[in-house]
Amino acid sequence: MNLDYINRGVNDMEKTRVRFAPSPTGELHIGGARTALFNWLFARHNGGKMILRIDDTDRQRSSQEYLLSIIESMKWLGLNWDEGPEVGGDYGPYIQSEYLHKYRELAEQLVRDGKAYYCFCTAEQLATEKERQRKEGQPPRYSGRCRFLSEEERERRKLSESYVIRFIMPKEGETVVEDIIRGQVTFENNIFDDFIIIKSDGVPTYNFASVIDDHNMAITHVIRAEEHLSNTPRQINIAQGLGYQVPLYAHVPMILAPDHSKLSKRHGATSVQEYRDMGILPEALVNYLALLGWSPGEDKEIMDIHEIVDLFSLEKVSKNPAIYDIKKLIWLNGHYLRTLELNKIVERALPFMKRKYNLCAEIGTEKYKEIEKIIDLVRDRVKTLQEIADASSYFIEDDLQYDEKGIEKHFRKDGVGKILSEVSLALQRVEPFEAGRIRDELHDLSQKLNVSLSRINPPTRLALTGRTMGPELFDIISLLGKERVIKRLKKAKELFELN
RNA sequence: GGCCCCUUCGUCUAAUCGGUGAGGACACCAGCCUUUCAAGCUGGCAACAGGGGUUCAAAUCCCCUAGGGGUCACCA
Repeated sequence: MNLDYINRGVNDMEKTRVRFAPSPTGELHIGGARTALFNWLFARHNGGKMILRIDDTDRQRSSQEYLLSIIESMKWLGLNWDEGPEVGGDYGPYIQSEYLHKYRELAEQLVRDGKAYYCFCTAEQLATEKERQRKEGQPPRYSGRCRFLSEEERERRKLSESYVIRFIMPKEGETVVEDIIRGQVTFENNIFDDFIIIKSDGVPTYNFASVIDDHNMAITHVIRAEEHLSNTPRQINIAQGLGYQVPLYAHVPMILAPDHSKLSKRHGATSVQEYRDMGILPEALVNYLALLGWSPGEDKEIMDIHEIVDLFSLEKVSKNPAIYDIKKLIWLNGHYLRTLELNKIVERALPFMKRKYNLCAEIGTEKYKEIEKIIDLVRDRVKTLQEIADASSYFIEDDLQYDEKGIEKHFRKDGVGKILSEVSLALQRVEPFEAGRIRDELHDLSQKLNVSLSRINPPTRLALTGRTMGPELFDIISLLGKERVIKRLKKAKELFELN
């Protein structure tokens, strides 16, 4: 039998190698993304390797679409991998389903070594057995019935019946998990039953495939969610049964929904894609995720990815589950929206602008420059890329939606029409049409008319944008351009019969 | 139910070997700034789950209780 893949990579055993091993049965969700991030941070901090492996042994639920979507999310977050799909590597295959016979051979080796056995029990038999145990107040565990079948019976039934392969767990002693975050966690072996390592369709279960691949890929640290802690003793016993060195573990706390339950669809956006689509920046999401269950130990919250890599350590990961609070993410997003380089924001906001305003795919230099100015103006007061697009409407479209309350407040006053006419007249004169000069002109106008700016600006803003709030009015006027400004002032007067 | 993990403001968290007015951030509230709204700045509200020990001294160490989560699948 060809088993040389077992021994590959021994030479770099001392090097840090971690893996993120998603199952392509859904999009990359927040919890998975954080696990991926912690793996990535650990690898980068230690100058080790980050491996992406696809655990697709659930043949029914796995799909190519999800695989692609997960890969896209990882890239979007900036979590690159040194080995895995698309980039290859010397420890492949990185997609479990591509090498199923490997697991089978190993399982059969365990059977020959007397460490595993064929089990012919049907689903019905197991169900009734469990039911009985439940009634008797016993923990539901497989009885081990098929373990001692005679070789003759076993071989005979293999021909006609479907079967699984079960691993023989020790029934005495204890198994200790060495966990970097939690210390030593001890399990009594008598609580385990002989669990399935090869399903009846010949595909390995997670507990089996994962151990083999971790070993073959020379993984040094298994960093994953806490839900896997209880399964770790099984995996350790498999590893020992196969003669593998057991890796170090780090079980990171779960991320919970605000109601303390497991994060699910009904709690709103849970996948990385959804956050991207609502206009969250990867910088913000990465920063936020890093803070969920980890802190650098000083009063530092806003960190770019390089700082986080620098400061990250598993020892500082907290033990308790974190509740996901979108408000803080939104706040961080707002921060990055107004502090990141403008061109970066424009690049990210452009798809949202295009979608909202049906702009053509190719945008000319001039148009680009204009959009850049718009974004620079509105980005200070919004929190997502989508809101950038929403806040830009009156620069892009001439049809305005006038705010109802604003109309009551600013238009239904005597003399508004006259003020707007004066504003129009005053602005005609301004040349060049830039914010500073516009401000001076309107200040002069307020002197001349002997009314405060708070009588002039609000109706002007409403007439030009349809809104009562937004960026600095003088910037808006300048960017809108003289022609459009005068047109809109006129239109508002006519539309609302202002005088 | 068995087993495992966890428990500091509403939320994320900090607090070197036990000695702190228990710190920061989000959210919330108020003030300042201001042509609006944000942003920014200043201030405020707000926590050691409960009970026993150990100790001169406990958020920190030990035990118990309670609560939350995970796991016990031919899902990962």
